[in-house]
Amino acid sequence: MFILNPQSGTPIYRQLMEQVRRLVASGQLAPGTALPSVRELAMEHAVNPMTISKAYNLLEIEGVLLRNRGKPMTVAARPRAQAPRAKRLRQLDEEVKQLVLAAKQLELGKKDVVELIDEKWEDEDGGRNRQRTRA
Amino acid sequence: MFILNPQSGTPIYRQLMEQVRRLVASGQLAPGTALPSVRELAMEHAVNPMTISKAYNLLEIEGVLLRNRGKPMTVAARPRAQAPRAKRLRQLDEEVKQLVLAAKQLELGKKDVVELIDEKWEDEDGGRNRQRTRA
Amino acid sequence: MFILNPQSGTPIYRQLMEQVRRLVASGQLAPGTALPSVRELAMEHAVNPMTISKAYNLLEIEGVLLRNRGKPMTVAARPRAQAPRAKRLRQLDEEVKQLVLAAKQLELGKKDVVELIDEKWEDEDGGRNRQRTRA
Amino acid sequence: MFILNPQSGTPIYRQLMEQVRRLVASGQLAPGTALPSVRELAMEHAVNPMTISKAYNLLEIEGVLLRNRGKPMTVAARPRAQAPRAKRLRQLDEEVKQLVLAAKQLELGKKDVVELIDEKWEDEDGGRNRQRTRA
DNA sequence: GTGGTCTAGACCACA
DNA sequence: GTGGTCTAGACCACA
Repeated sequence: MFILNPQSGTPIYRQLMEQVRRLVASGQLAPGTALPSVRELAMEHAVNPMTISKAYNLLEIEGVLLRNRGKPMTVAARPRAQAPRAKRLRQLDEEVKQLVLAAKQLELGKKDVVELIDEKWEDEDGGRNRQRTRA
Repeated sequence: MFILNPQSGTPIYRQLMEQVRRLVASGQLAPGTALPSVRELAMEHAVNPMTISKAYNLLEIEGVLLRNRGKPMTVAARPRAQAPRAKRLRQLDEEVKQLVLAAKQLELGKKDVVELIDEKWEDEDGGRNRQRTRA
Repeated sequence: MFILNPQSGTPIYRQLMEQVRRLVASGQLAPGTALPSVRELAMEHAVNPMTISKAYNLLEIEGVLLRNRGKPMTVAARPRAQAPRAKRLRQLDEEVKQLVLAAKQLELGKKDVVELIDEKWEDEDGGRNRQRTRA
Repeated sequence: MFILNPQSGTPIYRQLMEQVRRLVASGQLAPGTALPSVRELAMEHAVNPMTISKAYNLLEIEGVLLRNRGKPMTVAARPRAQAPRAKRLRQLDEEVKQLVLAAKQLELGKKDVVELIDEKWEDEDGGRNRQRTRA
């Protein structure tokens, strides 16, 4: 469900927060949905429970998640079905900017980038198993 | 020449290293080229000289830069004109994977992403001034 | 465990690196052994933590030490029990060369040098408390 | 006449100062003897003249050398024929201490060290051309 | 002018 | 508790 990369420069708890926010914004995590427990996630990703816990805590403070004593945390009700498209697009801005900068510095063309995206897009999990469907 | 973002999760010195590597890989920084001095870069980006110095240092250990006592550091000779396209493409992999993951989690389409790229691509400096030329 | 001399021309972080390398080469620091924490060493030698940190960092890049998030750094597994005698001898080469040069320039004899070594050898800690046992 | 190693941690000007002091202490550089010119030394060792100049200057301040307008610097008169043996021995102390520490950390024996010294001692220039005379 | 080393001290990520 | 990053600023070696 989540992809956490401890090697990446970005702190693990931030990676998790960002991904939860996105799944909530898109409605894939609907209000009321229970999240995996801290322990479960920690085990699955071989990460310290406190790291997961920190992400959940901050998301609760943000109002994205709700804490339910003795039960799993759930997605808060606030968000309507889905954040407006414009808002979700804005959440991609930073990522796109970085990618474009990287491509230009590598003297690669827009076409190269689009092809790469095309390629990754087909991957089951967002890019770990390469199983291209079409060129 | 470089774009450093202190807000980003990625440490500044790593951002700089990555960008130098890319410019060297693409041949935009040719072997023998002198890099901006530590102080110069530090001033320009309102960053501590030691932060720049750390990046340069690590790049020297990596063999990307050469130290010249009392004179500016230069790009090492090793790399031929330009790294092969395949290798440069691979350097974009991680960025693309992240972007695709983000888009999917936001339930945005490939088309949305490509449009955003299109948009950022036109920006003068890799993404700071928005001056769209065409849709 | 380590002897750091801030007066010496050699940067402190390099002195530390050299000593760690030697203890690892000799097997006195076995693979898996935890090193003293950055803060501990810094306190003990009245040195800035960043100085110690820099040495540890570079040793990690060299592959001598391993970083364990949130836990002390450890000696990497790579080296077998002990580096071969020949290799360890080669690590003394530079030191010996310098000493011989110094002795010759002072017009002292090989015998003088050997006596001095004999003398320092008996010292508990490698040369700080003079407690000669025999001539 | 001098051996300067830019790689060594020790600053070049200090290496030079130390060697001049030793040759003077031993009487190999007698009072009145002219030293090589700054330029000459700089050329020979591929080093910036200012570096040599700095060493000479500091040695003049120390009273070891004399400046002679328009003519080469010379060894000052102060020192008698040769510094007393005890004093010269003390000048080796630091070097010996370092060597003994290194040997112990490498788990090498006093005998190993003495053999190495024996070996280097035969070398013409203090250790660059290996021309052993005897084991 | 160049880069290198070090300090004192703040704050962060992770266990 | 562990190490990592960064700052502001001093001083050094070398060109």
